[in-house]
Amino acid sequence: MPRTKTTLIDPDVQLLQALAHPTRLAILRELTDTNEVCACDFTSCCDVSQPTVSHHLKILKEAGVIAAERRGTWIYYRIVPAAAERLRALAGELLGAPQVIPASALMAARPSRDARTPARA
Amino acid sequence: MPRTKTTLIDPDVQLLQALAHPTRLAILRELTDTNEVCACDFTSCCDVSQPTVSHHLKILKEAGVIAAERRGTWIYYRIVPAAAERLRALAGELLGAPQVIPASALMAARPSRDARTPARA
DNA sequence: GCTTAATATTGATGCTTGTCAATATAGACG
DNA sequence: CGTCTATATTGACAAGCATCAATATTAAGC
Repeated sequence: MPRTKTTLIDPDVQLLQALAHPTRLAILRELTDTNEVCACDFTSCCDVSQPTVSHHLKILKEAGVIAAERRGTWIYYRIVPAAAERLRALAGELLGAPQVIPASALMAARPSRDARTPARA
Repeated sequence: MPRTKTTLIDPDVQLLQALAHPTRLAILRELTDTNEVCACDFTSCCDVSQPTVSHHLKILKEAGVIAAERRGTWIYYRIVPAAAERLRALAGELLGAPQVIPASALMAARPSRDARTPARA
């Protein structure tokens, strides 16, 4: 499967992908510090050109991580608080599995799933 | 900057990138449900070939998200609990910015950063 | 040691992404 | 309305990534 456009459909993947880039992480860290940042300021902090900053801001905005507000000539960006909750929820859902291991899983010493399909001939 | 290999150096980015893929997310969800899964089981759940599963498992392992344990012929994977903490910490650090907005930032109606460098001629 | 089964690695290929230069759009202000 | 400044969009290109087929490795069991 050539991995169509599923990526853009799953909002969890979209959120994670939006965060999974050094420049965008730098943008977010800048926003964390300053709470509100004019778009023109990211060019200096991130060492990329203006169109690139604009591109990354768009990705973050489309993923619901940041929000934009125009004030005069400038556009200010800030972090959307709900994004933090989504990330925390993901951490809980995915990685916060209960630490109790059912004994059956340990004793089996064999895949406990089904009739052990040969996986692939 | 051609985005050298910074990606692989920043562990935060590495963690996020490891999670930011539909197949790998599916693998993790499977692990969340079953707690421990034999590698051969992912082929059926994720609709990709065996080498691809192996590849994704490697990425997750290198990012510290999962751990492998060999038991006889099979290799079992489980989630590393610390990964959840790292993700939660990231959520707090990045997106859990204090909600109080300093009045100065609102009144300025101009970037409050420095002498408003022209950003780029 | 040979065979069999599970997992990993290699190599090749197409898709996606990040980047910038050039250009377009939008608002401010005279 | 025309000019100036900030931001967005387009287009092109390079680099990275996901995928699979083929092959290698590793362990089990005879």
